Amino acid sequence: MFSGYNEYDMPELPEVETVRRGLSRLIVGKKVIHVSFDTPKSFPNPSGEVDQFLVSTTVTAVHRRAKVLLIELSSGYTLVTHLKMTGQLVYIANGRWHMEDGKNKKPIANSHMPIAAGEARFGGGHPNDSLVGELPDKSTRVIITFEDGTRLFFNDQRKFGWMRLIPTISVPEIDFMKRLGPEPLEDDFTAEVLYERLQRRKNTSIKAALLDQSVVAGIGNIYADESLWGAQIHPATLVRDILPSAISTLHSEIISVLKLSLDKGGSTDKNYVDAEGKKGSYLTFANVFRREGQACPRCGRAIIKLRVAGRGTHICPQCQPILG
DNA sequence: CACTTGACCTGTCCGC
DNA sequence: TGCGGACAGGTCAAGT
Repeated sequence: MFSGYNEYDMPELPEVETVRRGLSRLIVGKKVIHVSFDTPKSFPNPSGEVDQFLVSTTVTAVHRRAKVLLIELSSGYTLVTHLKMTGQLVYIANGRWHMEDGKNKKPIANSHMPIAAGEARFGGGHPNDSLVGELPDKSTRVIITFEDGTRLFFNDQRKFGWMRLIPTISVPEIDFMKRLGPEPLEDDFTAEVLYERLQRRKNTSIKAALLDQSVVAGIGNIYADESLWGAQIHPATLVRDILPSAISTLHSEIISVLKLSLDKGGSTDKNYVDAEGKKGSYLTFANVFRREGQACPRCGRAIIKLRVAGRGTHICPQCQPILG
C-alpha cells in the first residue's frame, strides 16, 4: 500500500500531463452514472449541482493548464481538478460488478490489475508493491462511476487536492487561472519571455521565482531543482543577479527536463497498464533531487540538501556555487 | 505592491 | 517500545 512521501511524488507539469493523456484515452465519451464523495474539502460542490451537472453527463475532453486538470462535460461544466501533492486519479476498467442477487453490488477487487490513468507517484517505490491496492481505501475522496461500470477514483491522502464543478465558460476567469504564466512546453515560452516574467520577482531567489506559477506555469520543487542544476545556478541566487545568458540556459534546461520527464511519464503509464511495476520512474534519472550524499553526475562532488524558499532544495555545491 | 512565513493535511521517520 | 517533533510541498492567506 501507499506508505508516504518517498514512495509518492507530487505531480508537476509532466505528471499531470501524463494523467491528462491517460484520461483522454480512457474516459472521453463515457457517461457518468454515479458519483460519491465525502469530504467537502475535496469536492465542495453541493450534491444538487453534482446531480445536475455531473451525473448523467458525458466527458467530452480532458485538458490541462499548469498543474490543473480540466475534465470537460457535456453539461457545459468542467470538473476542475488539482492533485496538489498526494492526489491521484486511478481508473479501473475491468473491475466487474457482482449483480447476482441484484442488491449487493460489489466490484471484484484486484481480480485484474487496475489501469492507472496516471498516478501521482512515479518514483522510489518497491518493485513488489502492488500498483494500486484495493479501492476505495481511506484516501479515496471521490468515486465516479461510468455507464460501462468502469470507475475513476480520486484518492488524496492529505486532502490538499480538490475537484470542483465550474461552468466551462467561467474556468478562465478563476483567479488562479488568470494569474498563471506561460506553459513552458508551448512555443511561445521563449528565453525572452522567461526573462520578462522573471522581472516581476527580481528581488527574490531564482528558486522562489520558478515556483511562482505566475512566472512560469507547472514547475514544482523537483523540476526547479533539476533545471537549476542543469543551468548551474545556485537556487538562492537573486533573480536580479543572474545574467541574461544564464537565464537563456535555464530556459532550455526547463524545457529539456520537463520533456525528459514527460517521456518517462509515458513509459510509466504504459508500465501500469502492463502491470509491470514502476520501472523507469523519473527519480531514476533525476540528477540532484533527493540524491543528497550521492555523486553529482557532472563533477562527482556529493550533492547536498539545503532549504531555499522554504523548500527542501538539492544542489551540487561545486557546479552551483553561491551567486552563480 | 513585493516578499516571506505559516496554515492546510496525513503519514513516516528520527531522536530521546 | 512509545512519543513528540520535523518533514514532505502546492497554493493561499496573513503579516512585514
